[in-house]
Amino acid sequence: MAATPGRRVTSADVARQAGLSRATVSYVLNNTPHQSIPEETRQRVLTAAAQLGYSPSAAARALRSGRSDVVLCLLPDWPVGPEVGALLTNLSTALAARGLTFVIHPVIPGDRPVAEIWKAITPAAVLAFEELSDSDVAAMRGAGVASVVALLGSSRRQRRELEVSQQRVGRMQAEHLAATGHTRLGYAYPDDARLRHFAEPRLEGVRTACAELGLDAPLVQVVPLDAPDAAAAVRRWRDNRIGGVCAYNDEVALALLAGLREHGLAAPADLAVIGVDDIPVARLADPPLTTVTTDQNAVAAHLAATVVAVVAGEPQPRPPGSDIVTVTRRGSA
Amino acid sequence: MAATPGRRVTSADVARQAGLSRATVSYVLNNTPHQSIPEETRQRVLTAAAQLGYSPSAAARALRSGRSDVVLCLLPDWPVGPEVGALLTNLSTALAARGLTFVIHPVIPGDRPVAEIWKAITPAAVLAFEELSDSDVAAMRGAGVASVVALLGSSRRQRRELEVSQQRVGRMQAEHLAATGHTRLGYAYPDDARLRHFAEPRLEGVRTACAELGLDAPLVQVVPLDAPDAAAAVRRWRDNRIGGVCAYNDEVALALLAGLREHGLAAPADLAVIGVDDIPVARLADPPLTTVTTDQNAVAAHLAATVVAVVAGEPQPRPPGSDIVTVTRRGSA
DNA sequence: CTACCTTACTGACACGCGCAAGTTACACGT
DNA sequence: ACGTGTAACTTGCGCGTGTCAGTAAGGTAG
Repeated sequence: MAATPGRRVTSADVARQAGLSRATVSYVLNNTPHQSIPEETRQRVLTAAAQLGYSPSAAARALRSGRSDVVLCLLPDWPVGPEVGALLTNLSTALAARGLTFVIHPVIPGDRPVAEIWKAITPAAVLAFEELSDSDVAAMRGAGVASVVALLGSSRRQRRELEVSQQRVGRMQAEHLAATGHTRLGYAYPDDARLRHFAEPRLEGVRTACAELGLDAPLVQVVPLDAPDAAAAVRRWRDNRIGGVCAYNDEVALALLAGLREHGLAAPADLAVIGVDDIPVARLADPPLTTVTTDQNAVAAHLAATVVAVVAGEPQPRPPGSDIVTVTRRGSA
Repeated sequence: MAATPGRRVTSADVARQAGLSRATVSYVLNNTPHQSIPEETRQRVLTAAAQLGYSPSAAARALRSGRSDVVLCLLPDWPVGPEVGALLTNLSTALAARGLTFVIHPVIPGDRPVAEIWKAITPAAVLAFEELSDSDVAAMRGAGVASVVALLGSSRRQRRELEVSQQRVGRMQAEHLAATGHTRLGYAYPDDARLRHFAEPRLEGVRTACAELGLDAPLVQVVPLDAPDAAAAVRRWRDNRIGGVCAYNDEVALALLAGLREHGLAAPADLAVIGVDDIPVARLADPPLTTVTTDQNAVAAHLAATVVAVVAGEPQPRPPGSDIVTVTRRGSA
């Protein structure tokens, strides 16, 4: 390790040290094909680089090649649970295996516009959870960002990769409750407005499942994460002779269990409850929570494949099958 | 918006459109001081840039200036809860207010080395949760990364910004249990090895608090997130006449409540339980969970100030006071 | 009329890199 | 002896910026 005098170590330094030209150094370090380099020279370059602690400048490389190998993920300020965390982790490994660097940036509504962000990164692709405005998309195209993938959203313009699997989640919930003998269903909608993008497709899934099974449409109620409020919702459902409720997620489901408890009632006898996500505390509840899980690994793999295809300009792969969503049956439904 | 023929819009295009030189365009767009530019010319540049949808190349800018305005956060594959999520979100806004772009990269042990990551980004600073190896730090210095901030870790070499506030958390737990009349305490250590970096300082805080209060050292047990296992732990504590337990976090605390339930017992009468984090479901538990909360906003502000100071080469600010950690008293302790 | 300052610009360089094209030196075939 | 081919290199360009060092025009002082 050389004593660095403040200056950055460049490939020119390595070349000088090895007594070669900069081009040769570049060829060796990048394993450029169709170049014949004797083993001795190669070693000379490698040791020189190691000695000086050389590492190429990402900026220069990006400038020269016109595109970086960074994939930028714009993450809204959702109360992110371990499932989204797992998805992002899996996505990172999946993209890393394909030579792409995955990077996340939180997007906060009041903050500076998203434009500022990708300008400072110049990513190869952008993965947006929320939908982007048309002007943003146009600007990104102009700035050389290869492409954009939206995951959820209301418009029909952008392809929404996660939408169908979210619908599938709602569908599984309804089907499980129907299979256990319930004919009148409720839906517990989250209180947090930021979760709308997830909640809508899930509710949509429940609705279509009910329609297909010949059941009445679900009775939807907003359920805050608070025992008394949840108790009020429980009362109304029971007044309407609702036997089973699909909760937006496990937290809402746990609120319902607390609401039942306030009335001195319990799932599943008085009201069957099914959640989503299988968070760690789900199995610790009283009764243990029945819930729907998604194989985040499979989702991540598909998302990674989509990004890679989009960057390479190839057609996008088919979405994963419906078998990635499964019911974990415990005590509450 | 001009119809872009694939090519990137550069400042040269803007200059041509405005009938000026590239230098003048640069001066206008960067508000370079000590340059006299008449208002009319300035407007000419601005409208041309807007018309063409010009946005400067981050890569070129970084190459020229030698440093980017990106702060890279290396996030280990911890099961990240909403608290860490909130911390990251707050950090992002705090840094954005200071002109820095905050970006997160998940670090997975088996994956490629961290070196690959910052090479692809060239950040101005790196914020590492886990400790970095000395060779990594040296390499980063050499590559022009201004500096490094470690948050947690075992060595004494790097400053650990979060360490003290984590100790403070454990301290508050112990003090609350002592204040409610418990003299023999237990500590519920998490099962997940990845949480060690958080668990150690918290336990350390409990230990020192016990010592200062003249109590016996806490009886430490690993508690998996599973009712039967938790029940076994509960039994052992009660056999040792332990009256109150500090849980690593709310999830572990909820496991203890489930363990008590298996014995037909309940908090706080049979065993007082106090958690950490105040996750949403904490208030929904039976009994509602008493827990310790940290003001993530204040922590984020301090971290942001530290990063800014480090990038600017100024002395680091003082850590926040101990008042950022508070007890939320509910039913369980 | 000359000397000098200010205004409003422009020309040119360097940042570090990848890669196309060019240059030796030497072996081989005829 | 002469072209041809290949191994092992090197020279040089341009990616898009920010900025230093000019420079021509116009005004003002002496």
